[in-house]
Amino acid sequence: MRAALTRENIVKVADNLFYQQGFEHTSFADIAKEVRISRGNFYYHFRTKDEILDAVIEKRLSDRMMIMEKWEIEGDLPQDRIRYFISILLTNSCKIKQYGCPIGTLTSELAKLNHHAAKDACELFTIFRVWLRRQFEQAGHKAKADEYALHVLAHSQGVATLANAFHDDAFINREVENLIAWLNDLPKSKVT
Amino acid sequence: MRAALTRENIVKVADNLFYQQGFEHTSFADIAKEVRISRGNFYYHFRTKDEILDAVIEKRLSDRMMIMEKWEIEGDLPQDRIRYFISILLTNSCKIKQYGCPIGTLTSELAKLNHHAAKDACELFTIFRVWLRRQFEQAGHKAKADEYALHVLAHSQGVATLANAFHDDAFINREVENLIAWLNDLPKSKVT
DNA sequence: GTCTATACGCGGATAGAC
DNA sequence: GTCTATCCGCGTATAGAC
Repeated sequence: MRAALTRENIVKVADNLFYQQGFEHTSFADIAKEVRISRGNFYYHFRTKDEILDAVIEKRLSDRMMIMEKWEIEGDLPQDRIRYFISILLTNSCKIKQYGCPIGTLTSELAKLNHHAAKDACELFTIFRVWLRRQFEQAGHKAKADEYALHVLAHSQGVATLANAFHDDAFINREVENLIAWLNDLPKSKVT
Repeated sequence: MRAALTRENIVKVADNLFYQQGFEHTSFADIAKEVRISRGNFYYHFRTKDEILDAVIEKRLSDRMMIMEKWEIEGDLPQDRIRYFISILLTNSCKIKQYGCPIGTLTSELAKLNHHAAKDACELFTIFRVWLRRQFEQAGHKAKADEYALHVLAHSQGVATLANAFHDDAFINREVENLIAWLNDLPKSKVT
């Protein structure tokens, strides 16, 4: 297999394992086993574990940006696009119940490890924050766009954390409805 | 020093280190160093790391129950008591910005480790859930007491996670105000 | 109860053959 | 590019002296 493909594969597997088991708890052996290459070969592609982490964060960033671009195209109104974001909680509910939010749990873990990549991981939150802010601005909430963006992010994070603890679908559905109701009830905007 | 005191000390130090560095990332050596006992002596008090974890969870449970009892005594109205809970975000904001919520981050970590104590850690959420539910019931929100309890828990968790990522005091203050405004705006109850 | 010494496995990382 | 062999340090855990 060509190097680029193997590398891509390693990052993909590492992405999943870091999500499911945590960064520190995932060993080279775990990744190598699932990619079906030897541990030695591994080092041809990545010299340190931190390099893999960097690549995983990079991949997550580009994955999320692609999703947001898709929402941008598919959603006519900014409100629709924000609803797409909120709906991740439903479409990914199965994984969230098992492993929590991939972004929130990674940033939490790296913060505790005092890892140099912690701030890169926070960038994952930032790109959503900026994107949501733009949606709220376009919906006419110029002054409060950033506040609203953070509110949506925070609420989603909280739902993910408790969903992980209690595995309660009814709770997730209810909170998604609450958040969408909050969105619909925002003071009327000047433009539509 | 008497054994009970040393043991108590170990649990106290472990509690802090598990919070600040994470459970897995904290080694026996870390704890022993801070307690100022040898690693060998350690095993007189706890035979495995999991035993320490159990003791830490036990301590956290009893600590939280004592806090809630205190709130129960100090707060005249159930709404006041709920506000005490929400105010943790402000009084502990400094630590939350650095390490997140002690309960949320522990349950997330243990879930990923597939650790047998994961469900014990979730009990930490449950005792708050039950306590908050009782407050909402006493405030006359019989039918929705549990929903409201989970909503408050979820919102607090989300704020803690984002506070940890962005270290933004203004955000914390704003979201605490939002949550208290939500509390005050709940449909009027039958009893006061 | 507290210590030192030590066993042992695992995870990260390297060297070098093919 | 992929492999095997190997090093090394750390972390958990044990044995046994004081």
